[in-house]
Amino acid sequence: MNDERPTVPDTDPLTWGTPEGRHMIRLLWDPPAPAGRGPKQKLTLDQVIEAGMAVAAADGVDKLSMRNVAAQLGVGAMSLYTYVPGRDELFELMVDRAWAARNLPDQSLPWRDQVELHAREAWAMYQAYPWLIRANLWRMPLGPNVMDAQEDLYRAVMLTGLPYEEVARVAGLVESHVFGVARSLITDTSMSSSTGVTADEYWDSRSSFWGTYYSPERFPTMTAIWESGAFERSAGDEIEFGLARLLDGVELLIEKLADG
Amino acid sequence: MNDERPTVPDTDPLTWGTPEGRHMIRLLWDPPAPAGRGPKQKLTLDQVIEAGMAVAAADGVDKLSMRNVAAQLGVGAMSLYTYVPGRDELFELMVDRAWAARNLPDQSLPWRDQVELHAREAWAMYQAYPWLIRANLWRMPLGPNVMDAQEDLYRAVMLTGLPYEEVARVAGLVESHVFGVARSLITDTSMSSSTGVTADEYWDSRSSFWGTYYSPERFPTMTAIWESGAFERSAGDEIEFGLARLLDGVELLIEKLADG
DNA sequence: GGGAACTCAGTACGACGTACGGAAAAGGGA
DNA sequence: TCCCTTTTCCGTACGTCGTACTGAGTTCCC
Repeated sequence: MNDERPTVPDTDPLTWGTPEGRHMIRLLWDPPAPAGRGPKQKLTLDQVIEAGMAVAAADGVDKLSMRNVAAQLGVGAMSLYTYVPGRDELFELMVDRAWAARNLPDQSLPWRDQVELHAREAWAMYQAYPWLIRANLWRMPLGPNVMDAQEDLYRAVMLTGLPYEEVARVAGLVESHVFGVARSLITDTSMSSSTGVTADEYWDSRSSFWGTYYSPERFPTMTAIWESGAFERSAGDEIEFGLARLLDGVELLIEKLADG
Repeated sequence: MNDERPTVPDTDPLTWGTPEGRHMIRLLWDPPAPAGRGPKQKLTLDQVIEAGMAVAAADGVDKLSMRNVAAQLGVGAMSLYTYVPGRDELFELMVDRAWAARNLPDQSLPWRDQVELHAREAWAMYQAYPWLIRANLWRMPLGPNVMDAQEDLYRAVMLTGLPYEEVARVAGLVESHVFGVARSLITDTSMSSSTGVTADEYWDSRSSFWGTYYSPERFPTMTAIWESGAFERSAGDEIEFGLARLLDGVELLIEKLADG
Protein backbone atom coordinates (compact mmCIF):
# COMPACT_ATOMS: atom_id res chain seq x y z
CA MET A 1 0.00 0.00 0.00
CA ASN A 2 1.20 3.46 -0.85
CA ASP A 3 0.20 6.14 1.57
CA GLU A 4 2.05 8.95 -0.07
CA ARG A 5 0.39 12.26 0.17
CA PRO A 6 0.99 14.10 -3.07
CA THR A 7 2.00 17.70 -3.07
CA VAL A 8 -1.12 19.80 -3.18
CA PRO A 9 -1.70 23.39 -4.20
CA ASP A 10 -2.27 26.15 -1.67
CA THR A 11 -5.79 26.89 -2.80
CA ASP A 12 -9.25 25.88 -1.70
CA PRO A 13 -9.23 22.15 -0.92
CA LEU A 14 -12.61 21.84 -2.54
CA THR A 15 -11.00 22.41 -5.92
CA TRP A 16 -8.15 19.93 -5.48
CA GLY A 17 -8.03 16.92 -7.70
CA THR A 18 -10.63 16.08 -10.29
CA PRO A 19 -14.41 16.28 -9.94
CA GLU A 20 -14.56 12.48 -10.21
CA GLY A 21 -11.95 12.07 -7.50
CA ARG A 22 -13.72 14.50 -5.22
CA HIS A 23 -17.01 12.72 -5.77
CA MET A 24 -15.51 9.37 -4.84
CA ILE A 25 -13.81 10.73 -1.72
CA ARG A 26 -17.12 12.21 -0.67
CA LEU A 27 -18.98 8.95 -1.18
CA LEU A 28 -16.44 7.22 1.04
CA TRP A 29 -16.31 9.77 3.83
CA ASP A 30 -19.51 11.73 3.81
CA PRO A 31 -22.28 10.25 1.67
CA PRO A 32 -24.31 13.22 0.40
CA ALA A 33 -27.90 13.55 1.60
CA PRO A 34 -30.53 12.99 -1.09
CA ALA A 35 -31.27 16.09 -3.10
CA GLY A 36 -34.35 18.11 -2.28
CA ARG A 37 -35.59 18.53 -5.82
CA GLY A 38 -36.50 15.52 -7.95
CA PRO A 39 -38.39 12.34 -7.04
CA LYS A 40 -37.69 10.51 -3.81
CA GLN A 41 -34.88 7.97 -4.21
CA LYS A 42 -35.99 4.36 -4.17
CA LEU A 43 -32.75 3.25 -2.57
CA THR A 44 -29.89 4.41 -0.40
CA LEU A 45 -26.17 4.20 -1.08
CA ASP A 46 -25.91 1.68 1.73
CA GLN A 47 -28.46 -0.56 0.09
CA VAL A 48 -26.51 -0.51 -3.16
CA ILE A 49 -23.26 -1.35 -1.41
CA GLU A 50 -24.89 -4.14 0.54
CA ALA A 51 -26.52 -5.55 -2.57
CA GLY A 52 -23.11 -5.57 -4.20
CA MET A 53 -21.66 -7.46 -1.25
CA ALA A 54 -24.57 -9.89 -1.37
CA VAL A 55 -23.99 -10.64 -5.02
CA ALA A 56 -20.26 -11.08 -4.46
CA ALA A 57 -20.88 -13.37 -1.51
CA ALA A 58 -23.45 -15.49 -3.30
CA ASP A 59 -22.10 -15.78 -6.82
CA GLY A 60 -18.52 -14.61 -6.62
CA VAL A 61 -16.93 -11.35 -7.52
CA ASP A 62 -16.94 -12.13 -11.23
CA LYS A 63 -20.73 -12.01 -11.20
CA LEU A 64 -20.65 -8.55 -9.68
CA SER A 65 -22.13 -6.69 -12.62
CA MET A 66 -24.26 -3.60 -12.57
CA ARG A 67 -27.09 -5.62 -14.07
CA ASN A 68 -26.91 -8.28 -11.38
CA VAL A 69 -26.74 -5.81 -8.52
CA ALA A 70 -29.66 -3.90 -9.99
CA ALA A 71 -31.68 -7.09 -10.37
CA GLN A 72 -30.95 -7.95 -6.75
CA LEU A 73 -32.51 -4.61 -5.81
CA GLY A 74 -35.37 -4.78 -8.27
CA VAL A 75 -34.36 -1.69 -10.21
CA GLY A 76 -33.03 -0.99 -13.68
CA ALA A 77 -29.32 -1.30 -14.25
CA MET A 78 -28.84 2.34 -15.15
CA SER A 79 -30.51 3.52 -11.98
CA LEU A 80 -27.46 2.50 -9.99
CA TYR A 81 -25.51 5.26 -11.65
CA THR A 82 -27.37 7.85 -9.62
CA TYR A 83 -25.88 6.31 -6.48
CA VAL A 84 -22.46 5.24 -7.64
CA PRO A 85 -20.20 6.50 -10.45
CA GLY A 86 -19.50 3.07 -11.88
CA ARG A 87 -18.67 -0.53 -11.22
CA ASP A 88 -15.09 0.04 -10.03
CA GLU A 89 -16.22 2.70 -7.63
CA LEU A 90 -18.96 0.48 -6.23
CA PHE A 91 -16.32 -2.12 -5.61
CA GLU A 92 -14.12 0.41 -3.86
CA LEU A 93 -16.99 1.24 -1.53
CA MET A 94 -17.56 -2.45 -0.86
CA VAL A 95 -13.93 -2.91 0.11
CA ASP A 96 -13.99 -0.05 2.59
CA ARG A 97 -17.22 -1.43 4.00
CA ALA A 98 -15.63 -4.83 4.51
CA TRP A 99 -12.87 -3.23 6.57
CA ALA A 100 -15.48 -1.67 8.84
CA ALA A 101 -15.95 -4.94 10.71
CA ARG A 102 -12.37 -5.04 11.93
CA ASN A 103 -11.91 -4.81 15.67
CA LEU A 104 -8.95 -2.82 16.95
CA PRO A 105 -6.76 -4.16 19.72
CA ASP A 106 -6.64 -2.93 23.29
CA GLN A 107 -3.95 -0.30 23.27
CA SER A 108 -2.66 -1.29 26.70
CA LEU A 109 -1.48 -4.67 25.49
CA PRO A 110 2.14 -5.36 24.50
CA TRP A 111 2.88 -4.48 20.88
CA ARG A 112 3.18 -8.09 19.83
CA ASP A 113 -0.27 -8.98 21.08
CA GLN A 114 -1.71 -6.00 19.30
CA VAL A 115 -0.07 -6.85 16.02
CA GLU A 116 -1.22 -10.45 16.34
CA LEU A 117 -4.75 -9.30 16.88
CA HIS A 118 -4.54 -7.16 13.79
CA ALA A 119 -3.41 -10.18 11.79
CA ARG A 120 -6.22 -12.35 13.14
CA GLU A 121 -8.76 -9.67 12.39
CA ALA A 122 -7.45 -9.44 8.85
CA TRP A 123 -7.75 -13.18 8.50
CA ALA A 124 -11.31 -13.08 9.82
CA MET A 125 -12.10 -10.39 7.29
CA TYR A 126 -10.80 -12.46 4.39
CA GLN A 127 -12.88 -15.38 5.60
CA ALA A 128 -15.99 -13.26 5.86
CA TYR A 129 -15.43 -11.57 2.50
CA PRO A 130 -13.42 -13.92 0.29
CA TRP A 131 -14.01 -11.68 -2.69
CA LEU A 132 -11.48 -9.29 -1.15
CA ILE A 133 -8.82 -11.71 -2.31
CA ARG A 134 -9.92 -12.06 -5.88
CA ALA A 135 -10.32 -8.31 -5.78
CA ASN A 136 -6.71 -7.68 -6.55
CA LEU A 137 -7.21 -4.05 -5.96
CA TRP A 138 -4.22 -2.24 -7.33
CA ARG A 139 -4.54 0.14 -4.44
CA MET A 140 -6.45 0.24 -1.16
CA PRO A 141 -9.33 2.69 -1.19
CA LEU A 142 -8.77 5.95 0.69
CA GLY A 143 -11.80 5.22 2.85
CA PRO A 144 -12.32 5.81 6.57
CA ASN A 145 -12.48 2.16 7.57
CA VAL A 146 -9.36 1.19 5.67
CA MET A 147 -7.47 4.20 6.92
CA ASP A 148 -8.47 3.80 10.57
CA ALA A 149 -7.38 0.17 10.61
CA GLN A 150 -4.11 1.03 8.88
CA GLU A 151 -3.40 3.86 11.27
CA ASP A 152 -4.00 1.59 14.21
CA LEU A 153 -1.69 -1.08 12.87
CA TYR A 154 1.06 1.48 12.36
CA ARG A 155 0.44 2.77 15.87
CA ALA A 156 0.81 -0.71 17.30
CA VAL A 157 4.01 -1.41 15.40
CA MET A 158 5.35 1.94 16.51
CA LEU A 159 5.36 0.60 20.08
CA THR A 160 8.35 -1.50 19.10
CA GLY A 161 10.45 1.63 19.10
CA LEU A 162 11.77 0.87 15.64
CA PRO A 163 12.53 3.77 13.29
CA TYR A 164 9.74 4.96 11.05
CA GLU A 165 10.82 3.26 7.88
CA GLU A 166 11.00 -0.12 9.56
CA VAL A 167 7.63 0.40 11.16
CA ALA A 168 6.13 0.76 7.71
CA ARG A 169 7.94 -2.36 6.54
CA VAL A 170 6.90 -4.51 9.46
CA ALA A 171 3.28 -3.50 8.96
CA GLY A 172 3.51 -4.44 5.30
CA LEU A 173 5.12 -7.73 6.19
CA VAL A 174 2.23 -8.71 8.44
CA GLU A 175 -0.35 -7.74 5.86
CA SER A 176 1.40 -9.63 3.09
CA HIS A 177 1.58 -12.73 5.19
CA VAL A 178 -2.11 -12.82 6.02
CA PHE A 179 -3.05 -12.00 2.46
CA GLY A 180 -0.80 -14.74 1.14
CA VAL A 181 -2.24 -17.41 3.40
CA ALA A 182 -5.76 -16.26 2.65
CA ARG A 183 -5.08 -16.33 -1.05
CA SER A 184 -3.80 -19.87 -1.07
CA LEU A 185 -6.32 -21.33 1.36
CA ILE A 186 -9.58 -19.58 0.66
CA THR A 187 -9.40 -20.11 -3.05
CA ASP A 188 -8.89 -23.78 -2.32
CA THR A 189 -11.95 -24.22 -0.19
CA SER A 190 -14.29 -21.98 -2.11
CA MET A 191 -15.25 -22.05 -5.72
CA SER A 192 -13.40 -20.43 -8.52
CA SER A 193 -15.62 -17.45 -8.97
CA SER A 194 -15.21 -17.07 -12.68
CA THR A 195 -15.76 -20.62 -13.82
CA GLY A 196 -17.80 -22.13 -11.01
CA VAL A 197 -15.29 -24.95 -10.83
CA THR A 198 -14.51 -26.18 -7.33
CA ALA A 199 -10.99 -27.02 -6.30
CA ASP A 200 -11.85 -30.71 -6.27
CA GLU A 201 -13.23 -30.61 -9.78
CA TYR A 202 -10.14 -28.77 -10.92
CA TRP A 203 -7.77 -31.33 -9.48
CA ASP A 204 -9.86 -34.19 -10.78
CA SER A 205 -9.91 -32.79 -14.29
CA ARG A 206 -6.15 -32.52 -14.33
CA SER A 207 -5.43 -35.73 -12.48
CA SER A 208 -3.88 -37.27 -15.58
CA PHE A 209 -0.77 -35.29 -14.68
CA TRP A 210 0.01 -37.61 -11.80
CA GLY A 211 -0.04 -40.63 -14.02
CA THR A 212 1.90 -39.19 -16.90
CA TYR A 213 4.41 -36.42 -16.30
CA TYR A 214 4.78 -36.46 -12.52
CA SER A 215 7.63 -38.54 -11.23
CA PRO A 216 8.99 -38.88 -7.70
CA GLU A 217 12.50 -38.78 -9.15
CA ARG A 218 11.98 -35.32 -10.59
CA PHE A 219 10.04 -34.04 -7.57
CA PRO A 220 11.45 -35.93 -4.60
CA THR A 221 10.84 -33.23 -1.99
CA MET A 222 7.28 -32.58 -3.01
CA THR A 223 6.64 -36.30 -2.98
CA ALA A 224 8.03 -36.63 0.53
CA ILE A 225 6.08 -33.67 1.84
CA TRP A 226 2.93 -34.89 0.22
CA GLU A 227 3.31 -38.38 1.58
CA SER A 228 3.81 -36.97 5.07
CA GLY A 229 0.41 -35.31 4.77
CA ALA A 230 1.94 -31.91 5.44
CA PHE A 231 0.14 -30.33 2.50
CA GLU A 232 -3.19 -30.77 4.23
CA ARG A 233 -2.95 -27.55 6.11
CA SER A 234 -5.35 -25.71 8.31
CA ALA A 235 -5.72 -22.04 7.78
CA GLY A 236 -5.40 -20.79 11.34
CA ASP A 237 -2.22 -22.75 11.87
CA GLU A 238 -0.67 -21.23 8.78
CA ILE A 239 -1.41 -17.73 10.00
CA GLU A 240 -0.02 -18.37 13.46
CA PHE A 241 3.11 -20.11 12.26
CA GLY A 242 4.13 -17.35 9.91
CA LEU A 243 3.22 -14.67 12.37
CA ALA A 244 5.33 -16.28 15.07
CA ARG A 245 8.40 -16.58 12.81
CA LEU A 246 7.97 -13.09 11.52
CA LEU A 247 7.52 -11.39 14.87
CA ASP A 248 10.36 -13.40 16.35
CA GLY A 249 12.49 -11.90 13.64
CA VAL A 250 11.24 -8.43 14.50
CA GLU A 251 12.02 -8.93 18.19
CA LEU A 252 15.52 -9.95 17.24
CA LEU A 253 15.91 -6.74 15.30
CA ILE A 254 14.70 -4.71 18.28
CA GLU A 255 17.25 -6.36 20.53
CA LYS A 256 19.99 -5.79 18.03
CA LEU A 257 19.16 -2.10 17.77
CA ALA A 258 19.00 -1.83 21.57
CA ASP A 259 22.43 -3.41 21.94
CA GLY A 260 24.09 -1.43 19.15
CA MET B 1 -0.51 -23.07 -3.47
CA ASN B 2 -2.08 -26.45 -3.12
CA ASP B 3 0.05 -29.33 -4.23
CA GLU B 4 -2.29 -32.06 -3.19
CA ARG B 5 -2.28 -35.06 -5.38
CA PRO B 6 -5.85 -36.32 -5.60
CA THR B 7 -6.59 -39.97 -5.31
CA VAL B 8 -6.52 -41.44 -8.76
CA PRO B 9 -7.99 -44.65 -10.14
CA ASP B 10 -5.86 -47.69 -10.86
CA THR B 11 -6.53 -47.65 -14.56
CA ASP B 12 -4.73 -46.32 -17.61
CA PRO B 13 -3.35 -42.85 -16.75
CA LEU B 14 -4.31 -41.69 -20.21
CA THR B 15 -7.96 -41.89 -19.20
CA TRP B 16 -7.59 -40.02 -15.90
CA GLY B 17 -9.29 -36.70 -15.52
CA THR B 18 -11.26 -34.99 -18.22
CA PRO B 19 -10.35 -34.61 -21.88
CA GLU B 20 -10.00 -30.87 -21.35
CA GLY B 21 -7.71 -31.39 -18.38
CA ARG B 22 -5.57 -33.89 -20.28
CA HIS B 23 -5.29 -31.51 -23.20
CA MET B 24 -4.08 -28.71 -20.96
CA ILE B 25 -1.53 -30.88 -19.17
CA ARG B 26 -0.23 -31.98 -22.55
CA LEU B 27 0.10 -28.42 -23.79
CA LEU B 28 2.12 -27.56 -20.70
CA TRP B 29 4.43 -30.57 -20.70
CA ASP B 30 4.60 -31.96 -24.19
CA PRO B 31 3.20 -29.68 -26.89
CA PRO B 32 1.87 -31.98 -29.63
CA ALA B 33 3.57 -31.94 -33.00
CA PRO B 34 1.52 -30.44 -35.83
CA ALA B 35 -0.81 -32.93 -37.46
CA GLY B 36 0.19 -34.49 -40.75
CA ARG B 37 -3.12 -33.92 -42.47
CA GLY B 38 -4.63 -30.56 -43.23
CA PRO B 39 -3.02 -27.26 -44.17
CA LYS B 40 0.29 -26.18 -42.68
CA GLN B 41 -0.13 -24.20 -39.50
CA LYS B 42 0.67 -20.54 -39.83
CA LEU B 43 1.89 -20.32 -36.25
CA THR B 44 3.35 -22.33 -33.41
CA LEU B 45 2.12 -22.64 -29.86
CA ASP B 46 5.22 -20.76 -28.74
CA GLN B 47 4.39 -17.85 -31.00
CA VAL B 48 0.90 -17.64 -29.54
CA ILE B 49 2.22 -17.66 -25.99
CA GLU B 50 4.83 -15.06 -26.79
CA ALA B 51 2.29 -12.85 -28.51
CA GLY B 52 0.15 -13.08 -25.39
CA MET B 53 3.10 -12.05 -23.25
CA ALA B 54 3.84 -9.20 -25.64
CA VAL B 55 0.30 -7.89 -25.40
CA ALA B 56 0.30 -8.18 -21.61
CA ALA B 57 3.66 -6.40 -21.39
CA ALA B 58 2.67 -3.60 -23.72
CA ASP B 59 -0.92 -2.88 -22.81
CA GLY B 60 -1.52 -4.63 -19.52
CA VAL B 61 -3.15 -7.91 -18.71
CA ASP B 62 -6.63 -6.45 -19.05
CA LYS B 63 -6.01 -5.96 -22.74
CA LEU B 64 -5.09 -9.60 -23.14
CA SER B 65 -8.00 -10.63 -25.31
CA MET B 66 -8.13 -13.26 -27.97
CA ARG B 67 -8.83 -10.56 -30.53
CA ASN B 68 -5.79 -8.50 -29.46
CA VAL B 69 -3.44 -11.46 -29.43
CA ALA B 70 -4.70 -12.55 -32.82
CA ALA B 71 -4.25 -9.05 -34.21
CA GLN B 72 -0.69 -9.02 -32.89
CA LEU B 73 -0.07 -12.16 -34.92
CA GLY B 74 -1.95 -11.05 -37.98
CA VAL B 75 -4.51 -13.85 -37.86
CA GLY B 76 -8.21 -14.09 -37.13
CA ALA B 77 -9.32 -14.33 -33.54
CA MET B 78 -10.85 -17.77 -33.88
CA SER B 79 -7.68 -19.21 -35.35
CA LEU B 80 -6.07 -19.12 -31.94
CA TYR B 81 -8.45 -21.81 -30.78
CA THR B 82 -6.58 -24.38 -32.82
CA TYR B 83 -3.53 -23.74 -30.68
CA VAL B 84 -5.04 -23.06 -27.28
CA PRO B 85 -8.35 -24.11 -25.69
CA GLY B 86 -9.31 -20.62 -24.55
CA ARG B 87 -8.22 -17.42 -22.94
CA ASP B 88 -7.72 -18.76 -19.43
CA GLU B 89 -5.63 -21.61 -20.73
CA LEU B 90 -3.47 -19.27 -22.78
CA PHE B 91 -2.86 -17.30 -19.64
CA GLU B 92 -1.93 -20.44 -17.76
CA LEU B 93 0.67 -21.21 -20.42
CA MET B 94 2.00 -17.66 -20.18
CA VAL B 95 2.45 -18.00 -16.43
CA ASP B 96 4.41 -21.22 -16.72
CA ARG B 97 6.53 -19.61 -19.41
CA ALA B 98 7.31 -16.67 -17.14
CA TRP B 99 8.62 -19.05 -14.50
CA ALA B 100 11.00 -20.59 -17.03
CA ALA B 101 13.43 -17.68 -16.63
CA ARG B 102 14.06 -18.39 -12.96
CA ASN B 103 17.59 -19.40 -12.02
CA LEU B 104 18.01 -22.04 -9.35
CA PRO B 105 20.56 -21.63 -6.57
CA ASP B 106 23.83 -23.50 -6.20
CA GLN B 107 22.93 -26.49 -4.08
CA SER B 108 26.21 -26.38 -2.17
CA LEU B 109 25.37 -23.06 -0.54
CA PRO B 110 23.91 -22.81 2.97
CA TRP B 111 20.13 -23.09 3.03
CA ARG B 112 19.64 -19.44 3.85
CA ASP B 113 21.56 -18.27 0.83
CA GLN B 114 19.59 -20.59 -1.37
CA VAL B 115 16.26 -19.41 -0.07
CA GLU B 116 17.33 -15.80 -0.46
CA LEU B 117 18.28 -16.43 -4.04
CA HIS B 118 14.89 -17.97 -4.65
CA ALA B 119 13.26 -14.85 -3.26
CA ARG B 120 15.37 -12.56 -5.39
CA GLU B 121 14.64 -14.58 -8.48
CA ALA B 122 10.94 -14.36 -7.73
CA TRP B 123 11.26 -10.61 -7.36
CA ALA B 124 13.11 -10.38 -10.66
CA MET B 125 10.35 -12.39 -12.27
CA TYR B 126 7.65 -10.04 -11.02
CA GLN B 127 9.64 -7.10 -12.32
CA ALA B 128 10.06 -8.70 -15.71
CA TYR B 129 6.42 -9.79 -15.93
CA PRO B 130 4.33 -7.43 -13.83
CA TRP B 131 1.15 -8.95 -15.21
CA LEU B 132 1.85 -11.96 -13.00
CA ILE B 133 0.69 -9.83 -10.10
CA ARG B 134 -2.56 -8.64 -11.58
CA ALA B 135 -2.99 -12.22 -12.70
CA ASN B 136 -4.68 -13.28 -9.55
CA LEU B 137 -4.43 -16.85 -10.56
CA TRP B 138 -6.56 -18.86 -8.21
CA ARG B 139 -4.03 -21.64 -8.55
CA MET B 140 -0.54 -22.02 -9.95
CA PRO B 141 -0.47 -23.94 -13.22
CA LEU B 142 0.76 -27.52 -13.04
CA GLY B 143 3.46 -26.74 -15.57
CA PRO B 144 7.07 -27.92 -15.69
CA ASN B 145 8.65 -24.54 -15.01
CA VAL B 146 6.46 -23.75 -12.03
CA MET B 147 6.88 -27.20 -10.59
CA ASP B 148 10.65 -27.33 -11.01
CA ALA B 149 11.09 -23.99 -9.25
CA GLN B 150 8.73 -25.04 -6.47
CA GLU B 151 10.47 -28.34 -5.98
CA ASP B 152 13.81 -26.61 -5.75
CA LEU B 153 12.54 -24.13 -3.17
CA TYR B 154 11.18 -26.97 -1.04
CA ARG B 155 14.49 -28.79 -1.42
CA ALA B 156 16.37 -25.74 -0.21
CA VAL B 157 14.11 -25.22 2.79
CA MET B 158 14.41 -28.88 3.62
CA LEU B 159 18.10 -28.28 4.38
CA THR B 160 16.98 -26.54 7.55
CA GLY B 161 16.13 -29.93 9.00
CA LEU B 162 12.67 -28.75 9.92
CA PRO B 163 9.78 -31.22 9.81
CA TYR B 164 7.87 -31.50 6.56
CA GLU B 165 4.89 -29.43 7.52
CA GLU B 166 7.03 -26.50 8.54
CA VAL B 167 9.08 -26.75 5.38
CA ALA B 168 5.90 -26.20 3.39
CA ARG B 169 4.97 -23.27 5.57
CA VAL B 170 8.34 -21.57 5.37
CA ALA B 171 8.30 -21.87 1.60
CA GLY B 172 4.86 -20.31 1.50
CA LEU B 173 5.98 -17.54 3.80
CA VAL B 174 8.82 -16.55 1.50
CA GLU B 175 6.57 -16.59 -1.54
CA SER B 176 3.89 -14.52 0.13
CA HIS B 177 6.41 -11.95 1.19
CA VAL B 178 7.84 -11.41 -2.27
CA PHE B 179 4.40 -11.37 -3.82
CA GLY B 180 3.18 -8.84 -1.30
CA VAL B 181 6.07 -6.44 -1.87
CA ALA B 182 5.74 -6.86 -5.61
CA ARG B 183 2.03 -6.20 -5.44
CA SER B 184 2.38 -2.96 -3.54
CA LEU B 185 5.39 -1.60 -5.38
CA ILE B 186 5.00 -2.65 -8.98
CA THR B 187 1.44 -1.46 -9.23
CA ASP B 188 2.64 1.87 -7.96
CA THR B 189 5.33 2.38 -10.53
CA SER B 190 3.52 0.95 -13.51
CA MET B 191 0.17 1.83 -14.91
CA SER B 192 -3.10 0.50 -13.76
CA SER B 193 -3.71 -1.96 -16.52
CA SER B 194 -7.45 -1.70 -16.64
CA THR B 195 -7.91 2.03 -16.69
CA GLY B 196 -4.64 3.29 -18.06
CA VAL B 197 -4.41 5.61 -15.07
CA THR B 198 -0.94 6.00 -13.62
CA ALA B 199 -0.37 6.07 -9.90
CA ASP B 200 0.40 9.78 -10.04
CA GLU B 201 -2.82 10.53 -11.88
CA TYR B 202 -4.73 8.48 -9.36
CA TRP B 203 -3.31 10.33 -6.38
CA ASP B 204 -3.75 13.68 -8.05
CA SER B 205 -7.39 13.00 -8.84
CA ARG B 206 -8.08 12.15 -5.24
CA SER B 207 -5.88 14.79 -3.70
CA SER B 208 -8.90 16.62 -2.32
CA PHE B 209 -8.86 14.02 0.45
CA TRP B 210 -5.81 15.59 2.04
CA GLY B 211 -7.46 18.95 2.26
CA THR B 212 -10.82 17.79 3.51
CA TYR B 213 -11.09 14.60 5.51
CA TYR B 214 -7.48 13.86 6.38
CA SER B 215 -6.35 15.19 9.71
CA PRO B 216 -3.08 14.63 11.58
CA GLU B 217 -5.11 14.24 14.77
CA ARG B 218 -6.98 11.25 13.42
CA PHE B 219 -3.94 9.74 11.71
CA PRO B 220 -0.97 10.78 13.83
CA THR B 221 1.22 7.78 13.09
CA MET B 222 0.72 7.92 9.36
CA THR B 223 1.46 11.60 9.45
CA ALA B 224 4.68 11.04 11.34
CA ILE B 225 5.80 8.23 9.06
CA TRP B 226 4.96 10.23 6.01
CA GLU B 227 6.79 13.31 7.22
CA SER B 228 9.85 11.21 7.93
CA GLY B 229 9.88 10.20 4.27
CA ALA B 230 9.70 6.52 5.20
CA PHE B 231 6.90 5.84 2.74
CA GLU B 232 9.22 6.48 -0.17
CA ARG B 233 10.46 2.97 -0.29
CA SER B 234 12.72 1.16 -2.67
CA ALA B 235 11.69 -2.24 -3.80
CA GLY B 236 14.88 -4.17 -3.23
CA ASP B 237 15.18 -2.89 0.32
CA GLU B 238 11.66 -4.03 1.11
CA ILE B 239 12.39 -7.54 -0.09
CA GLU B 240 15.64 -7.78 1.83
CA PHE B 241 14.23 -6.38 5.04
CA GLY B 242 11.31 -8.77 5.19
CA LEU B 243 13.44 -11.69 4.12
CA ALA B 244 15.96 -10.97 6.86
CA ARG B 245 13.31 -10.77 9.59
CA LEU B 246 11.54 -13.82 8.32
CA LEU B 247 14.59 -16.04 8.02
CA ASP B 248 15.90 -14.82 11.38
CA GLY B 249 12.65 -16.13 12.80
CA VAL B 250 13.14 -19.44 11.05
CA GLU B 251 16.67 -19.78 12.40
CA LEU B 252 15.33 -19.18 15.87
CA LEU B 253 12.86 -21.99 15.37
CA ILE B 254 15.62 -24.32 14.21
CA GLU B 255 17.64 -23.55 17.32
CA LYS B 256 14.65 -24.07 19.53
CA LEU B 257 13.94 -27.46 18.00
CA ALA B 258 17.60 -28.41 18.32
CA ASP B 259 17.63 -27.50 22.02
CA GLY B 260 14.27 -29.12 22.82
C1' DG C 1 -48.38 27.34 -11.57
C1' DG C 2 -44.28 27.01 -14.10
C1' DG C 3 -39.57 26.02 -14.51
C1' DA C 4 -35.50 23.92 -12.64
C1' DA C 5 -33.46 19.92 -10.75
C1' DC C 6 -33.43 15.35 -10.13
C1' DT C 7 -34.56 10.07 -10.52
C1' DC C 8 -35.39 6.13 -13.09
C1' DA C 9 -34.67 3.30 -16.94
C1' DG C 10 -34.85 1.84 -22.03
C1' DT C 11 -31.98 1.64 -25.93
C1' DA C 12 -27.73 1.26 -27.98
C1' DC C 13 -22.61 0.85 -28.80
C1' DG C 14 -18.36 -1.30 -28.62
C1' DA C 15 -15.84 -4.55 -26.13
C1' DC C 16 -15.44 -9.46 -24.61
C1' DG C 17 -15.22 -15.10 -24.89
C1' DT C 18 -16.42 -18.49 -27.83
C1' DA C 19 -20.00 -21.94 -30.36
C1' DC C 20 -20.88 -23.06 -34.94
C1' DG C 21 -20.17 -23.97 -39.56
C1' DG C 22 -18.13 -23.38 -44.05
C1' DA C 23 -14.20 -22.91 -47.28
C1' DA C 24 -9.84 -24.29 -48.43
C1' DA C 25 -5.59 -26.99 -47.96
C1' DA C 26 -2.94 -31.08 -47.35
C1' DG C 27 -1.92 -36.24 -46.97
C1' DG C 28 -3.09 -41.20 -47.77
C1' DG C 29 -5.21 -44.91 -50.18
C1' DA C 30 -7.28 -46.38 -54.51
C1' DT D 1 -4.08 -39.38 -60.47
C1' DC D 2 -8.28 -38.64 -57.92
C1' DC D 3 -10.97 -38.50 -53.96
C1' DC D 4 -11.93 -38.54 -49.24
C1' DT D 5 -10.71 -37.61 -44.70
C1' DT D 6 -8.56 -34.62 -41.62
C1' DT D 7 -7.24 -30.31 -40.23
C1' DT D 8 -6.68 -25.20 -40.39
C1' DC D 9 -8.40 -20.71 -40.76
C1' DC D 10 -11.82 -17.52 -39.77
C1' DG D 11 -16.51 -14.92 -40.60
C1' DT D 12 -20.73 -14.70 -38.29
C1' DA D 13 -23.41 -14.60 -34.38
C1' DC D 14 -24.98 -14.92 -29.45
C1' DG D 15 -24.94 -13.64 -24.86
C1' DT D 16 -22.30 -11.08 -21.62
C1' DC D 17 -20.31 -6.71 -19.88
C1' DG D 18 -19.82 -1.28 -18.66
C1' DT D 19 -21.93 2.76 -19.60
C1' DA D 20 -23.26 7.07 -22.84
C1' DC D 21 -27.26 9.11 -24.23
C1' DT D 22 -31.92 10.32 -24.01
C1' DG D 23 -36.35 11.05 -22.46
C1' DA D 24 -40.17 10.57 -19.37
C1' DG D 25 -41.84 11.34 -15.04
C1' DT D 26 -41.49 13.48 -10.21
C1' DT D 27 -40.67 16.85 -6.78
C1' DC D 28 -39.44 21.47 -4.81
C1' DC D 29 -38.81 26.46 -5.07
C1' DC D 30 -40.02 30.87 -6.49
